[in-house]
Amino acid sequence: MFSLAEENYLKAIYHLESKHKGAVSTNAIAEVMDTKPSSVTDMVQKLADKKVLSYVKYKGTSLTDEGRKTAANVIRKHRLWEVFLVDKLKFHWDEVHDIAEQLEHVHSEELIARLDKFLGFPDFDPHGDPIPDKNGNVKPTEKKLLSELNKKQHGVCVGVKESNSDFLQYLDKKNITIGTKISVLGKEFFDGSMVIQVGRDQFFISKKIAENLYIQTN
Amino acid sequence: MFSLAEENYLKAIYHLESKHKGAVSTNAIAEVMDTKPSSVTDMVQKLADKKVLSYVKYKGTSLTDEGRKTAANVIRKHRLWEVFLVDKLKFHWDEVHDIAEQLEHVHSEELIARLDKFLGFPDFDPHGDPIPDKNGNVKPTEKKLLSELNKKQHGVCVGVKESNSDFLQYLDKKNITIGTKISVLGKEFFDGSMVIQVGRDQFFISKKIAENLYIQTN
DNA sequence: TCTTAAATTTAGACAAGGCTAAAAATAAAA
DNA sequence: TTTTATTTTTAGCCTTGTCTAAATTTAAGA
Repeated sequence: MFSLAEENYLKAIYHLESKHKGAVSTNAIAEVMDTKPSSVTDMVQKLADKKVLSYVKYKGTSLTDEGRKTAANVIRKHRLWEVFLVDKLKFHWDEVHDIAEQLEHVHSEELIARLDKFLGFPDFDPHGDPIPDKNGNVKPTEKKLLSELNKKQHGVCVGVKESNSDFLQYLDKKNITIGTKISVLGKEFFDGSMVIQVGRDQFFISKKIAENLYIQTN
Repeated sequence: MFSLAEENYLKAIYHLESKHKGAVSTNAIAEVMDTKPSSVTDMVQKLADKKVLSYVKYKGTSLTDEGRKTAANVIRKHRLWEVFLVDKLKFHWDEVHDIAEQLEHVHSEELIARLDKFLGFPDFDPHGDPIPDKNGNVKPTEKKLLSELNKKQHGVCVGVKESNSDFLQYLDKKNITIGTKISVLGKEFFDGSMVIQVGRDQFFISKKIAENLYIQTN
């Protein structure tokens, strides 16, 4: 069993590894954890003792298989709770992070299994990020930006890239939410604008909007 | 904002106050918290500094209005989460305590307000205990044991007294759950057994069972 | 009332996590 | 290849919450 602090470190290192490949530096961890490098060194040494990461002085750290699995499980919980908050409690996509940050540390396998079922075994969280399975595996995702689609292609909205209140309200107005099917009817190459179909409605969207919506093509 | 440990102490003292009236002793707190009296002394002094309880050396402690409100709020969260776990995730009544014990410490007013609404503003948790409102007020409860009812009386099942697996399975078989209406058709005084009506079914129950079911009469 | 027992508090210590300041190692620049 | 700058680690200290052992207060019994 890992403490709240340990879980947060593992999660942070997991995310850093997926961005810049290679060993993760102490300073990088300190930055995302909003803490001091000296504190990171202490914790990283402790986690190395626990075999969830390998650590070479002055060289950085990388997760072991067990560490990666543990981290993925915390992320799984975080994202499932986010789905709950948005789908069931009707929070907006951009309001749920801090609450999920707390909920992700509740320990109960059974709870997460039942929550997963209750939510209909979702594959993506409200930001379009994939939800790892119980073993920590992440389905290779087909997620792309709407702006990457071409005429006649279609997919399902799985999230937003950067969410702000105005944008979310726009989506509400247009009846676009997680799971909404979107088809590209036309695309202008000189400005990247599109005409799309959502439900029975067809309308124009700017490149800026198309670049902010994640679509799963399948 | 109170720490996890502080919230647990407040909750424990709240429960102790409601049982034995008068100041709560250090040893009593240590017992229910499964900790040492010396640790209790430390914490109680800290909480007194924070004005959530009044403390007189060697004499015991009692919650201030603010402390009582804070405690009631933690209990409110605990019980709402229990309703969620049973009603939505289909846990059994006796499996939810430990999980709710963790969930109750998630900090977000908005979360609890929405959860409350999602659950349909329940008045009782799955054990039949009343759920305090946002201000910490507990409706004077009409809860009694089924065994206290007499012929021709009726009420709604709001919980169980002592739950064990066998008993919960029995209730399942008889289709008795939270919210089930139960009417007393007959009662034998020499052994306390009853004939009751549940839905369209009428059947016999022993005194032992009647003494283990909480009923809200109204 | 005097003495013993029980309850409570104080003193000192420890583990988890974090911080600051100083030392050491690595990387970059001249 | 030195010198300088950056990164990382070490050492020592702090807070929270807990514990043990010893001291103190209150309660109970003779």
